[in-house]
Amino acid sequence: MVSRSRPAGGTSRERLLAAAAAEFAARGFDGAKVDRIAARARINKAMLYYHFQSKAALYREILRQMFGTIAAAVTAVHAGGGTADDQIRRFIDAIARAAEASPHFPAMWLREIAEGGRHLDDSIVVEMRRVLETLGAILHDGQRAGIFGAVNPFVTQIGIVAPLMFFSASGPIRERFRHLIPAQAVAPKREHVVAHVQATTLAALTSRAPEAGGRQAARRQRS
Amino acid sequence: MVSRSRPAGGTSRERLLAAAAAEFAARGFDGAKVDRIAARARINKAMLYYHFQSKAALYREILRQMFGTIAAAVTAVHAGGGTADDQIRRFIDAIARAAEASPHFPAMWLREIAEGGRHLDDSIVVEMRRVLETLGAILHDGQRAGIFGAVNPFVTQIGIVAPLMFFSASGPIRERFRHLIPAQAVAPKREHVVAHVQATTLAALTSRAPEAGGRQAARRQRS
DNA sequence: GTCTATATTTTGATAGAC
DNA sequence: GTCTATCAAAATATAGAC
Repeated sequence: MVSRSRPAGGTSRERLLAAAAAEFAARGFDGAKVDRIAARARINKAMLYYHFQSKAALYREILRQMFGTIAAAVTAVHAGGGTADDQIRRFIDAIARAAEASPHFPAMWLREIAEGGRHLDDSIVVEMRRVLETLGAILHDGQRAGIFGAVNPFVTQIGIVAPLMFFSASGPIRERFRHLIPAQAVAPKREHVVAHVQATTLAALTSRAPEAGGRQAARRQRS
Repeated sequence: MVSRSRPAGGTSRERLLAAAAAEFAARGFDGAKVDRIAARARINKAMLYYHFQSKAALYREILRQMFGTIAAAVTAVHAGGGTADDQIRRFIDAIARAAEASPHFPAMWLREIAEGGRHLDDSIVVEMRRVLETLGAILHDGQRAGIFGAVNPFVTQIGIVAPLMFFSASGPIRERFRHLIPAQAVAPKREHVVAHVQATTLAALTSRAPEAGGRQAARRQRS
């Protein structure tokens, strides 16, 4: 709670949160060890239990912050106005930027999905839901404007978020096995991936739009 | 090695592999406990170490089998011939079916990405590469036929695999928090997701094809 | 807020009989 | 192939001084 910030990483609490995020992302909840978190944060292990009730409470606080940040970012996109297709581009960009700004977020998200949400609580899931609700609002705008067709917002969101998280989280594994995989797969440009997600998403949305339905449907059928 | 199969789950080794896959998928490598695996498999813990050198070796064997199966499936798609766009549809379908046939695969894959491949070895990554190589071959066919544009195969693969794995692995978390999330997000139809991935992928591929470039590029630019 | 020392449990793995 | 018994290390968490 002290406001004065220190040169090498802020207050002990801030260093603790940063160290724990890195450890949880790289090792998972069970793989993360409180001793290692404390060492990374350059604090005593007992300090961890001074700031948080348990390893699990620390974990939840980190995820809550991460999802809160991403929900705020996409909400700002929608509040910013503009055409629906432009909002989709910025929605996608915002998520990609959030993944870059807090680089441990993608791995933690992937893990929590695999984990079945065992370490989540309602307050975290509510933040996740805000992201989906925002996308739903953008899609609704686009449908009213006649440029988007009817789609399932959740399926659309998976098509956006999954590739971005996969790409961001897979950096280490691609680096580790770079000797075995083709060069173009080792390190594609971030903007390239974002552009691909934007293009595929908008193609799906506009191909089902009333005015575009005929042409696109015909192309899709063609063998 | 005995060939006679038992009513409730085959040989002890087969039950062990099945139980371990479930445990690893749900809990991760560190979260999975050998005692729990043995109990699920209805074998003694010492039997685990009779069949495998270590927990890590057991884990690797499971992933090797899973990636081997999926690589074989997509290879068969390509060997089966047909037009390039049809092969893309079947490639996507094959991966979705593999995720259904071995339901622990998606969660394990997500986790291993987040893990940075710490528990993988070269033989497993080689199987992963076969999947990418097959997609690359299909894309190449499509480009020669003039129906696909030039794309990065790895980026294309992420756009396919990530949504399918996300969707498959996220069943438990969606179920767990169904009281908090919109109904359409709880359980979308599998075919719906597959169709979405097929549509988005083919849209991206054909929109960059020489013959389609003009129209599509114009639509993408339009604000 | 920060530290040392330690209690308590859990875990991966093995020895060795059958 | 299968089991019992057990070890040695590691891990979460706390007590209590400063």
